[in-house]
Amino acid sequence: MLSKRTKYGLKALAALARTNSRTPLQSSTIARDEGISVKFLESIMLNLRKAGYLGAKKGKGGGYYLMQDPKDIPLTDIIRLLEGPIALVPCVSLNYYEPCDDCRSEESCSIHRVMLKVRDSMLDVFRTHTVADLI
Amino acid sequence: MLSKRTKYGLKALAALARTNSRTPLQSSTIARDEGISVKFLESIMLNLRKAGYLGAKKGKGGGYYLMQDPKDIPLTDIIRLLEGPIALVPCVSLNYYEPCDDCRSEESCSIHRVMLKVRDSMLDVFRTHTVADLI
DNA sequence: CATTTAACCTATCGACTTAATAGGAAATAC
DNA sequence: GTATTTCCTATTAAGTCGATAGGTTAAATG
Repeated sequence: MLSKRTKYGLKALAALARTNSRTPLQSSTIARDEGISVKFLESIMLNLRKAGYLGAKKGKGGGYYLMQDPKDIPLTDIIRLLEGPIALVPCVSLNYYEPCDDCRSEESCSIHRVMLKVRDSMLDVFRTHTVADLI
Repeated sequence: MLSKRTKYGLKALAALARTNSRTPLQSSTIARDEGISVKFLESIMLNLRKAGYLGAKKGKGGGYYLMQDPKDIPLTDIIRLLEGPIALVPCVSLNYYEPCDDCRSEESCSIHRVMLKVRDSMLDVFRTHTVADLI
């Protein structure tokens, strides 16, 4: 299950991608439109901005705007940023690899191979879809 | 990420599938071999037995054994039993459907369509692989 | 029949995570 | 200089998860 953090982040990006106007969108209006806690969304937006996906403008008429074309933001990037590993087991994660503490070796682990396949099939979807596909 | 409950359950099933002998396997030996807490594994085995995947025999020489051919146990079944929904969002789950509390409608939800694709691609792997593939 | 073995059952606990909340500081527009 | 909006830190309530404890029940064995 995806965390609400990730879910909200994706929805916020989609909202920003939908408004192709130049004026920034405020986190409070996004929160209202999407049914998200304002403060919680704020922290997510901050996260996305620090990672370079969003720009921000303070004060009246301020808000957030996309720094890149939605087509150029694959979902893998956002999910890895907000959610963490995509893999179902740490030992098959590309970006968050960790050895499993219960396995003596990965070759002897019975679920390793299948989990690799699952990871690849999930990656296939997340890599080939971008924020633009959320519109 | 898969819960340890599911992970351990799959590994235990794999261990049972590997021993094609008629003598049952005890949860304590599986726990030792796989590096799992004995008591925790016990509760998982009980779960698998009640669902009909395992048979159990008490007393000396007792233990657990598979009730079906490993080839006939798709991983979807085990994961749904031990983990719950496979989908990343409740509103695209086949067996554990729930409407998302933040979405006003599923058509208007920006991530709905992509999450459907992810679910299908995960299901594709889990449905076409069985416990026999874990050996 | 007594003893051992291993499954079965219930309850509880500590650690961790998550989503949300609170309260303000810093910057910008007017 | 006032209103607005982002930015930052801290805290908390609730929930989950893995593990542990302490037994009861059923079966095999001598």
